[in-house]
Amino acid sequence: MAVTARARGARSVAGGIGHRTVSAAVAEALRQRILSGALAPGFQLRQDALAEEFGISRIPIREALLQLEASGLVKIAPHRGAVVTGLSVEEIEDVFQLRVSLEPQLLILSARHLTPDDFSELRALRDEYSAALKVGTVEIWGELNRRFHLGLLRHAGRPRSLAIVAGLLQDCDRPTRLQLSVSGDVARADMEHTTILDLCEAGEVVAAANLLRIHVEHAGHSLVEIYRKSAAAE
Amino acid sequence: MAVTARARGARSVAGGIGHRTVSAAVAEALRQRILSGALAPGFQLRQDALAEEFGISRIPIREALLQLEASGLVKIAPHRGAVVTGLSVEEIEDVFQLRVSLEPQLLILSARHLTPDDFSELRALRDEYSAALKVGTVEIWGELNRRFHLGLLRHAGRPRSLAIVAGLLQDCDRPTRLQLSVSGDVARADMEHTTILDLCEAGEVVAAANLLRIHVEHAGHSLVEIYRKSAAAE
DNA sequence: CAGCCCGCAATCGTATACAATATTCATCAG
DNA sequence: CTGATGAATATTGTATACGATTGCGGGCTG
Repeated sequence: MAVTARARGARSVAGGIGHRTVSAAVAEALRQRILSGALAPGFQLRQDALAEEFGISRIPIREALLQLEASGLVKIAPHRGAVVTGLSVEEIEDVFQLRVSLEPQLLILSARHLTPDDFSELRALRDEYSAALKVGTVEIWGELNRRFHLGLLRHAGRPRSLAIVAGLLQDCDRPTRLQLSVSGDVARADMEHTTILDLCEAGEVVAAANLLRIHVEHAGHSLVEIYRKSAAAE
Repeated sequence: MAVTARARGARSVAGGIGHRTVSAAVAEALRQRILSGALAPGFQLRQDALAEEFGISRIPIREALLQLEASGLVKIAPHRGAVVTGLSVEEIEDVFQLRVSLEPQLLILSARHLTPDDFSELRALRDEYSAALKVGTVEIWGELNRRFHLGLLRHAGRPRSLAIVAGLLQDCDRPTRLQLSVSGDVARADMEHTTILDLCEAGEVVAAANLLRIHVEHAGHSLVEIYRKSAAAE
């Protein structure tokens, strides 16, 4: 029985090629569940249950949870297990403030080094993004947005800053999904992405950075507004 | 034999009270070794060796290594083990640029909320810092510097920013140790700390933030200079 | 002699088993 | 009826054992 369970689990978990260990595969699976909202903040992740579900032992589960804690997606309390984290309003404000502080600065460093290949890739991302919005498939929105913003800043030559921004974007992801499905700012964000691209391609680096700042500021304010309202409604 | 080994290890590792699990204790022990320079960048951490040394099994070692990877102190390659990381010159520049971008801004938010208790604590830290420099005990310098800077920014009300700055300060730690033992900027840093404190206490928030920016900028430039020289000497 | 292949040793990754800790719920004193 | 107390249970943490992957060195082939 244990054997069959393992075989099934190994196939179902490691089936997605590209993972060199089971724990990495589990981490990725859980990450997607959390980012997609399938696992809501506050949810308790029990090691036994996850192990049985994936058909593996608890060891790789534990290591996956540690990786997720590193990403800030779960919080682990000793002897009490892992809980899916959520961001408070203050933390969301902080995250967007950080993005406002960092992203425009990085764009100025990066914009001039964007190649034609980069631009075509970014335009493709924006198109995919637009299409996803029309169809209403919000699931992949965060991923596309993240890749777009990171793509813009790719050549800033500041690896640590980029890693931090990547983390910030990931943390924006879940709350922003809420914003997009509620507010009408979707089209605006799309247009702003396009304009930023155009400005970069035209060499208007400072203008692009300014618009990026406004873009992030607006997203932050709008999101905080929604959070405040939904909190007041409860 | 296994029992005696475990008893010895359990005492030697968990002896430092305040750790709820063995893996956390190991993580802390390894962190100190890395930050103190006892484990140089590039050093391979073998799980078996560490397990035997601490007198425990490999499982908590693995989990400790994962925690360290989250802090950026080691890099884990699947099936190839963990290696102590070092910062390239570009990364060091990036880290200091980030500190320049973030710390003054946070100080402006935090300075007005510093209480008399905070000031006395910060002064105590500065005194301890000065004393450590005179005696030449460089080991604890990084820790004191980190606590001083974080103490200044404590009341900024931006938890995520503070966590990031804490990480940046930790990553500065090892390289800065080098700077302090080489250059003569020790006294300057000490004086700047004092002046920043005075300005904050006098309510000269903007001036304090400016000095903090200069303080960090200078430390960064000086450190990069030293790195460039030592790299050229090789 | 150079380059490739295979087998071996070292090391890591995972499963299973046991120990330690936290939580729950029944019990009881106040 | 409320709050505290303690055993039972559930869950996590760690040890041991086994399987898988990587890297290396000897031997073979061209």
